[in-house]
Amino acid sequence: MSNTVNSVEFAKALADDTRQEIMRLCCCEWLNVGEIVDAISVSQPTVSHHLSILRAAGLVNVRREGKQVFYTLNQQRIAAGCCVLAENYAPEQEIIRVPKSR
Amino acid sequence: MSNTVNSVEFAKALADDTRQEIMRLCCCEWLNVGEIVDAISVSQPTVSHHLSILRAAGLVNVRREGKQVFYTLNQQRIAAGCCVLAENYAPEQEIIRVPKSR
DNA sequence: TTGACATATCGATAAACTTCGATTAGAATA
DNA sequence: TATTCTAATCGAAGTTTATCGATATGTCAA
Repeated sequence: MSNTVNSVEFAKALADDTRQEIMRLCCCEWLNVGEIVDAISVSQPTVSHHLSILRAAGLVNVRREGKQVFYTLNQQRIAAGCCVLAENYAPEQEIIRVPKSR
Repeated sequence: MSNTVNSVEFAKALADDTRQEIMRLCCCEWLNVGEIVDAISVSQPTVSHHLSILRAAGLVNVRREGKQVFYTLNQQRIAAGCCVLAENYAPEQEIIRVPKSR
């Protein structure tokens, strides 16, 4: 993945139901692949496939622990992507954010 | 289009190079279809197709003037979409925006 | 090193998407 | 009303994508 956010690549990475479901699951915690598979209704290869897309887009952090591989969402990268979209396509809009969640 | 932003639908609408090029063109001004066609390297039916997707997602405002149909980006809707993404997938991120452009 | 377990990759299939040329529909004008 | 112009729709072709079962890879434990 490149260091800067490409707005089309960013949108493509988000443009799938299953992928956003995975993102929701590992948004605020580290989950291994098996835990993600157990939480949703698609096969393990499909989960791995989607994780690889998120990884290529730089949207997840990855950590191996023994046999298991843990993923969590890279919120900073997500925020950067949202920023780029807003800057490009809503430049005249005042504020698009929102306080920190509790 | 629904009134609330669906984050997958939003991302899908943005997940194409040609579509984002069209969005860039009519971000801050009204352009008719012919003007958009002249500005990019795809056919008129293709432009109409992409405009219909943006329209279905509520991302453009439309106005007919005689034979011509003018489009401009709905920046408010774009901003709302970015907000939803940030709220869902970067909830712990402090600020993702950025003052109004000059 | 062998076996068991977790995840990634492969290959195939089906569905979705992009694009175009041809045609249709709608609006103004002669 | 007939013609012209603009944009939308149709139908087809080609490409990309999502999904799965089967298999390979990598890691630990016996």
